[in-house]
Amino acid sequence: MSAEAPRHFIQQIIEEHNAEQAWGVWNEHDAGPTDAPGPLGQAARQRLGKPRVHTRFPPEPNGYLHVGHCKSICLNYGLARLHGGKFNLRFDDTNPAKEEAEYVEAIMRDVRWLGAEFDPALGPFGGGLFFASDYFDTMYAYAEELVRKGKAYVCELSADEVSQRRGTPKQPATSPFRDRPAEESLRLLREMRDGRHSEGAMTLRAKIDLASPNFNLRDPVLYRIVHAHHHNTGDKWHIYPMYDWAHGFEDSIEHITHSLCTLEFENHRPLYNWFIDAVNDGRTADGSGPWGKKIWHSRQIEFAKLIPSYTLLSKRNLLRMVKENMVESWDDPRMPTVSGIRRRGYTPEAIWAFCEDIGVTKFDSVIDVTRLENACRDHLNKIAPRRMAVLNPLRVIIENYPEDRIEHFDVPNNPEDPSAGVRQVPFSREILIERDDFMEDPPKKFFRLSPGNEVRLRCAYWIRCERVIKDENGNITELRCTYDPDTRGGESPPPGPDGAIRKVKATLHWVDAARALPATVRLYDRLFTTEEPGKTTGNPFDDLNPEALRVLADARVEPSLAGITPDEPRWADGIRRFQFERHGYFCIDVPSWRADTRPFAQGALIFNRTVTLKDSWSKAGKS
RNA sequence: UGGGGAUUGGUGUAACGGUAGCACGACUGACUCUGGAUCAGUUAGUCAAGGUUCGAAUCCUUGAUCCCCAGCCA
Repeated sequence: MSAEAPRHFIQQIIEEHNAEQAWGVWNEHDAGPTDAPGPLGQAARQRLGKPRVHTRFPPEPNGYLHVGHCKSICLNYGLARLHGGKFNLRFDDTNPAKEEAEYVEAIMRDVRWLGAEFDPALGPFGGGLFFASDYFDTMYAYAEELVRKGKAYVCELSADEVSQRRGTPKQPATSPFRDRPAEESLRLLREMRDGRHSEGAMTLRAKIDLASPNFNLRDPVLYRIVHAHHHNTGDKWHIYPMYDWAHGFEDSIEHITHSLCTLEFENHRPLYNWFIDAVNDGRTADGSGPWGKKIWHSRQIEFAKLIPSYTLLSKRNLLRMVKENMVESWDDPRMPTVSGIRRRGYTPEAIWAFCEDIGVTKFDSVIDVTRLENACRDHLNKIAPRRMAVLNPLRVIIENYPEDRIEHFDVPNNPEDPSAGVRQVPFSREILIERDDFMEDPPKKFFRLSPGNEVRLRCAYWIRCERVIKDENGNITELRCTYDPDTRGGESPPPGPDGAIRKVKATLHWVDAARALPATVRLYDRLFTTEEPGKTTGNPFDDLNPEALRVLADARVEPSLAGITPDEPRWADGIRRFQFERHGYFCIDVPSWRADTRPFAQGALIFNRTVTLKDSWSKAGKS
């Protein structure tokens, strides 16, 4: 988030808080290692005495992260970084029935890949890695405290009964256990804790307001009985806290200043505050008195989640796509998961630019996915090395070029960045061009190769098509061309005797037929054909795009792709990305399950198309 | 039906009682050894109706539309 980033409403709230030092300032105890060398120490020293801004990203480890989460990560980490504060990664692992350790590793990797380093030993804004389950003891103590304060009770209604007694907007809910004596609730709560009751037998409920128009306040459940193995606490607990009960304390314990969440939690904010206030009721600032010291009270702020067009983001639907083989895996490059878009070739920088571009508001807007694609083109255009690749080859014989001759031409690695230098690309009598770059019977504005027409081969020569060779079925198998030696390197030839200047309107990419490397190229497109999948039929999978993946198994790429060349950027994630000239951006496929990201066997090259170049020719309808 | 939110060009987002701006897209043109990139220009907007005010996207009233909420999910 740059300094000139627009001041969205959360920014404004934070600035107001900072102005009045609502959260105090960082001190020598929590600023970090001020004596550490490098950026870590520097960040800690700069933090000292500044208003506290401490954010967190609190995923539940029950699935993979997707672009929607990126918005939240960028927001939270970006705010911490902008204000020189801290950022925590915290797993909200309060439901062992749905969560798995496997996801913890994947989520950490995804968050780090985005550049939101949470480890204070590795990143200047790292606040730490935390687990809600590490706070279970404290949360439980608070629960007993509420019971003793008469603010919570054990309710023996079944889930169905609670649901039936929920009431209506006008009719209040009921529970016969509401006025149970505190001692009895306390005894039952301890029995619940000790595993002496079966699942569903009873719950601990807060005594708030059975008639509230906000149903969240109709005596919400704090603890339910779950006899399940927890990935972190093992079999220690038989009761697990509900989200509403747990979340505010997680923020409180970590001294989070701004607890950012999505709009659907707006109705939960009164609860969030009620729980903290209930614990603080009777507590004092200095800890004197029977209940001890007041606890930290974070501020919950809600923002609209990301809804990209042509995309499905709900965990349920993503899971279904994997389970029902609509895609190959969680990291299938068609998936909107972080692992999917990473494998697709998107860069963290592009995702950051996108998230900053779309802003932060409380309005549920659908964001055009082309914005994400544009952000990616933008970034890759600046840094991706250019290469030539022929996806769908057509043989060209240059009849007047000597059979035994091979030339090497210098081709710029990146016209956007002259310092990237040039590489040498071999050329000989027999080359391959793109089938789409030739038309026997071209429409008016087709500038590429056609019978009698002349074009430039990128950085090589100008050629003219003399003859078209076909097989018995009339399919074009080969082109016979001639080249002009005066155009060596692709330069314009000298003017004719009459001063006339010859021009070509097109430059084609090409590869040397004998020396090009075979490759498989996977062309990815959006997974759905409609902006809001399922909007018309109700079933999003009716709108699946059958052409979201096209595999070209017979592509040919220039030989420099056989190894890593000096002009390639040092990609932090090890994923090697290129621009195939006139096609788009591609990366060498690296499935996230493969540990070695660098080596690959020659002849087994697989490229994933990240995003196409803009193409005004195809857009013109090829008319 | 009760409660909680929201509504500014095609899309996204600014303005905080004082000239409705920016970005993306689209369209024109220039340039180009990528029909890419770059550069220049054009396009188009305050949900509606009243009211307050010298002046309203902004404040008030009424209405419309959309989203969220009746899990022992988060």
